[in-house]
Amino acid sequence: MSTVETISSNIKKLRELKDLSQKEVSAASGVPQGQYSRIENAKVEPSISTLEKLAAVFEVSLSEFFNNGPLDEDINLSILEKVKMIDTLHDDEQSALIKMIDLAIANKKMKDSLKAMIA
Amino acid sequence: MSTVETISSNIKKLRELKDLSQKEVSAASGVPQGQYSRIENAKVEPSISTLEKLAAVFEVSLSEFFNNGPLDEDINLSILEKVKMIDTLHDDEQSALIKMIDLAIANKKMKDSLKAMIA
DNA sequence: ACATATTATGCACCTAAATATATATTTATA
DNA sequence: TATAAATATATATTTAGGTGCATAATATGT
Repeated sequence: MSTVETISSNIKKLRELKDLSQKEVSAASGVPQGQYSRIENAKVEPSISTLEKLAAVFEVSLSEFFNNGPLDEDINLSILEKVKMIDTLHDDEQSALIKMIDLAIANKKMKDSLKAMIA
Repeated sequence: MSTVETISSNIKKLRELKDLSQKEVSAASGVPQGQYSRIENAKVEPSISTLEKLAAVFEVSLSEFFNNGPLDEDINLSILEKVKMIDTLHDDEQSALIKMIDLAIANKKMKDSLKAMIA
């Protein structure tokens, strides 16, 4: 599922959820009905500003349009997200992880300085 | 903070997190350096396809670019610095650590969902 | 079946992003 | 400070979304 398809799918779902016609969405958002139809059918790659208008009508945040599934998988978590998740862990689990990270880092630093001394 | 400003801010943070130059991001993504600079400075409203190329380089989902809430700013900075250091580790140490992190996260999610089922 | 509402599509025009290229400007470093 | 690296800006051209308008094509209801 491409990104434009994901967007179109989410937008269509939101419109049906609110039980609105394309014409109504058009009137409320300012996006012409024809253009809105093209967006729902993934015929175009909508601009950010257009998506903003629609997000306002559907009362959701922009990022809602890009989510494909109900919940994301851990495999694709970014480093930032991982850090956020680590923050939610209990103290004992968290400190255990941090100790391991510190250990690995300290280990690398030692190796690096050894290399530097040799060179 | 406008949407383009949010995007530019997030993208800049991600690039610095990965310690990449604009030229490197450009080479890896195919987005010309000049255009990338305009995006980081919110001089343009980037297209979805451009954002996709950058998301691939930064290894994040598209929606990461739109998040501007307190969630992203509440990141524990010390942990963030540590996780950034993971990137400098050798592959074997790195993957071992990441596996442990993912495991801890998965473990917590399981606990949380169990709690939710009980309640 | 008919009339109507809804949605999809076609077309001309406008605008802005994307690109290629070059260059200016700022920042880092020997 | 001089030099190089990194970042910002300039111009011209290409490409594609947005708009307005009209009109098919397709539901929906009486």
